[in-house]
Amino acid sequence: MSRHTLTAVAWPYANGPRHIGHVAGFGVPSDVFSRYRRMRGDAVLMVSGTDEHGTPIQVQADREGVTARELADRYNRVIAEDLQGLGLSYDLFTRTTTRNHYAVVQQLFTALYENRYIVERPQLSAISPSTGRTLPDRYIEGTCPICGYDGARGDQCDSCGNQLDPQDLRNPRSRINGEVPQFVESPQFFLELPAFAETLGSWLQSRQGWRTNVRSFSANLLEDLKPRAITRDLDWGVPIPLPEWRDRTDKRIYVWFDAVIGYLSASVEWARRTGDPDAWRPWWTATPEGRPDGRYFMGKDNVVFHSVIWPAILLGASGKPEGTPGAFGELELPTEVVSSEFLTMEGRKFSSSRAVVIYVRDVLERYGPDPLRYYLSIAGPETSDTDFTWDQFVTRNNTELVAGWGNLVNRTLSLVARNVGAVPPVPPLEKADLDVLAASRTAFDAVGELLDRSQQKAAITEVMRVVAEANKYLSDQAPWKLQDQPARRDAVLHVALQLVDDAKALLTPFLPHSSDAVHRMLGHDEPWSGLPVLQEVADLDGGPSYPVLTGDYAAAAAVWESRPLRVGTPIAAPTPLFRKLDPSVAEEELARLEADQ
RNA sequence: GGCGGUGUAGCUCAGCCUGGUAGAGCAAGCGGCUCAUAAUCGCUGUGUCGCCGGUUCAAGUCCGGCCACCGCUACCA
Repeated sequence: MSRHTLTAVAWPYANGPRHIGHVAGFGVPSDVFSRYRRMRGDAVLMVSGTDEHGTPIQVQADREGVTARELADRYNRVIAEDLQGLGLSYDLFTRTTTRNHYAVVQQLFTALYENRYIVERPQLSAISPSTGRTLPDRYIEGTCPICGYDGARGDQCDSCGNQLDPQDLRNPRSRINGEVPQFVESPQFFLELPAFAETLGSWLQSRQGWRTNVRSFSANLLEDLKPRAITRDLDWGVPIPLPEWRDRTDKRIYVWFDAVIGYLSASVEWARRTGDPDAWRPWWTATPEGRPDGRYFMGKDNVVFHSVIWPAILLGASGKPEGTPGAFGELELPTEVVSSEFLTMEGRKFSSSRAVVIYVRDVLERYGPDPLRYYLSIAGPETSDTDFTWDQFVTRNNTELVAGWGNLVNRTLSLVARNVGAVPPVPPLEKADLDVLAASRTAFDAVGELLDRSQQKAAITEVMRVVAEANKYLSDQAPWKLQDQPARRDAVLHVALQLVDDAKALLTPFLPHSSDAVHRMLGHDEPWSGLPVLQEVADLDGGPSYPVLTGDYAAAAAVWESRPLRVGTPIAAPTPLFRKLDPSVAEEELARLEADQ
């Protein structure tokens, strides 16, 4: 029985196309991990979708004169296309507006409610008089009661730094339309986070190998847990599944509670689409064979939801620390919360509204997916904020991807095509051959261990070192000088081809598109790395149809080991794997950024 | 304000948990090679490891203080 790896990828908010900072945080790292684990033979389930509820989408929809649903429909599709273009291998990328998601959210709510981890009590909150909707603190501004600053927000004064309650602001007004909010007391449902403090604390302490910033940040959060309202006065969201609330349109479950439940609902949706509605269970519950390995990928702004709130929901719905398990049984907590830091952009913070932004689709259109995946893998914000510059992008593309890896493939296949025309026979090997082959073979263990420990930058750096050793081997052996010793020349070419084949496999999690191309150049016909497809599907429960990302990754041939070459396979002259970029590209992109501002 | 993070070679970053005379890639210089998208291979690194102080035989690494920048602060998600 193979290990069940759940790759739970943060749900992008459906309010615009994705920029490269988004995919640096959740996208590429989660896909690298999933591809690696599939190559190892794990049963991987990688799920996500667009997060479509909440005030920002409603506000933006109002501004554009469309419904929230229409806005969500638009960006769900845009985002799915962005992620498909990057080659992110979701088993299911869905959305939070499916009827299946609503049902799963309501079932978890019910389980928590029955275990008394969700309770109803009155709360004073701000309401927009014109719409009757909850006005979040951050959408309220006014004069700070402490320092007199006039631009204070409802939750905090930017001038004096004090935390505020919006009802304390003088002259409060809505940032959306300027109207004066009403403060009314209204019943809301609260998640009793303090009840989980002890259980969460011991769980967190038992976690091994988390990045230190995630761990210390999470531990700190547990120091001061408060009950948290999970409903709002809104009509855009999942209805509250209690008799007196179910049919009311003025109060809904709020977005952050439903969004994290997407991991489970997407798994359930995936299972239902396979025809076995229980197929999700091995990724969520312990079995006699063992426990699932659940890895959650996100940017650092999302840590609180994954290391505190989502585990609390899982515990409470499983009847822990007290109670009875709900409809889904006893659900496993995350094995690791893998959080990335932030990518900055030419020294500034990404900001769509200020046009400090590079959209994924633009990069894909101009440069293709693998150069971006390479850059984000080797220079991404893994444990600290990292600056993206176009100059670095062009340089790394040209000196590492093109001149390092692309050139190794090109020079090797050119030599083989010209001198042999096929994979040469297995030769008698000399010490230099054996050494370099052994180093390449053992790289699978070393790189794999780094990937298991979420050290992806170190992992791809190690692979590039193997590539450099292969280039050195070719230069040292100089097969082009061995025309009078054809047997030795072919031996070197056989070894070099094996090194290229190994490197192709090692790079597959990072560069699935070009690894697939190399696989074909080496004479194979079957697909090597599986790629996602965008499909229009019917809602399982009668709702409107929608696009999903999915794929048949089991059909891909990729494996995480050195495989002997098939002697005699014809090898044709290669075409370049990657495109070298002119240095003017960096200047053009910078000019484009300036022009947009 | 609170919490967390970051500050190491011209650039982008490792190293700090588990102290022992500073690392990688790129850039730059010199030399070799010519199979390869002028790609590749070898050689070359005198950095006050942000600042001040402390612990220690020994500190980039531990402790205290300070400065700068960034993030979160849970009703943006």
